[in-house]
Amino acid sequence: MEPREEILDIAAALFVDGGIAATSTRDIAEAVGVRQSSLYYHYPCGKDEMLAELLQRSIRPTLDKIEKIEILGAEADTGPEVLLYLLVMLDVRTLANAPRNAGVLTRLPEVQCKEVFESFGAAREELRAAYSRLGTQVAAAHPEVTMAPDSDLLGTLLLHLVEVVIGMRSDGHLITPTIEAIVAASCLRICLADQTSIDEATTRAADLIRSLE
Amino acid sequence: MEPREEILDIAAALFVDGGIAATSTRDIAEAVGVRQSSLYYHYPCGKDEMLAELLQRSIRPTLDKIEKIEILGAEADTGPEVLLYLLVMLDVRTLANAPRNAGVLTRLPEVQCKEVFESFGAAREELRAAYSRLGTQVAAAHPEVTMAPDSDLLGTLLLHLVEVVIGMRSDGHLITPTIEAIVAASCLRICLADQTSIDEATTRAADLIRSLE
DNA sequence: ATTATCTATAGATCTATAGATAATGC
DNA sequence: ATTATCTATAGATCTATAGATAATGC
Repeated sequence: MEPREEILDIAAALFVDGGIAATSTRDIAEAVGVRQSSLYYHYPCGKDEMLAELLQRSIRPTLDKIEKIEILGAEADTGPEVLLYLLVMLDVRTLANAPRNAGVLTRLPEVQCKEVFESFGAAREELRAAYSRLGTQVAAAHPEVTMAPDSDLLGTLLLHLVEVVIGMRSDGHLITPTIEAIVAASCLRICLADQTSIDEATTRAADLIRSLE
Repeated sequence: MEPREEILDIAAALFVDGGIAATSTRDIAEAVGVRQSSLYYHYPCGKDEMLAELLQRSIRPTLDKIEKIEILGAEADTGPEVLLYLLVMLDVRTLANAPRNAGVLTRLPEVQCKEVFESFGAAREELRAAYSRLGTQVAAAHPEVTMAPDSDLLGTLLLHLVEVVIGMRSDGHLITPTIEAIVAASCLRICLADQTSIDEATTRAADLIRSLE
């Protein structure tokens, strides 16, 4: 691994299980096996720069897939249930495979308040909007109950429901296909989808996912 | 408010939106309007002591209610669906009403790794066990699909699903009765409960909740 | 000449303690 | 006498920069 990459990986590990502010540049350097000051050669802005990079990596893959999914959606025979199911699956997998469970970082207070990370905030907002759009479409197809009373409750709820896997990884659980399916189905249920359309979406999504990865 | 209490409240606010290690004792003291060293009169062990107190308060109310719920369960006519629904409702409400959204603290890396907080870890474990017990009972009553393949996946999943409300509060959402109901119903659905039993549990729980609060 | 490290360090914190001070309650 | 604050500070960090050194590539 190149040094810049190795530093990032070790920083991720330390940030995730000790916290960002609690991890000093010296801690990182020692774990890498290098002097504290040497980190600044690779990351002139120190920890913030490492963190910004980690945050981007934790969300970019999912953002990229939103486009592909909405292209799929333009094809007439793909209902919103399938699209939402796909997005959830991909997001869960990205979080499940993120090295060192870096998704933990996105939820830390330091990230939410520092303006340095506003570009990450914008990316997250984009993801939330996608969940909101798809979720609303699914709910519209099942209008037997009224939904989405609030401004953008549905998008936020879906976003956080998917992020349950971050916490589960922290607790030592592997994110299995079973969990993936439970989370995805729960997302559809929150959008009031009935069992039939969930079953359909499950099988359709399993077919389509290969074309997206 | 007594000074010890005011310090705790302000510490909670600062910890939650800046992070624990990133908040210095001086930050807290300034916000309280007192000298940095004066904090040690009320909290001889400093930040860790404040944090320990905050963590206990965030989970104790729910733990206390577990007992009451299981007493209710001993009465023959209360099915596991109702009990689980009640536990989720109470837990959601506790998190929703925690001052300063202190539930955020429970998910911070500093808490997970420091051995100072093992008593909190034990409390959380107890809560997880209760979710596991009730969830498994619900799933057993609906055996059309096999469930709980893993060691204790179900308990962990339910725990994290409820904690979705912590993240939603962080995003600025009020936790409305609607959200409460969505979360509770989702928990039952994860345990494979069918719509009929969910509807039943919803109304029964609404009746019973007053006797528990 | 460029790349990647190192040593050394200034300057800015931050925590926790010692001991003074003042107010309150007996 | 107890309670609650204060001033002052030691000692331990922690970040980020300046400048030396050595190795590599032309």
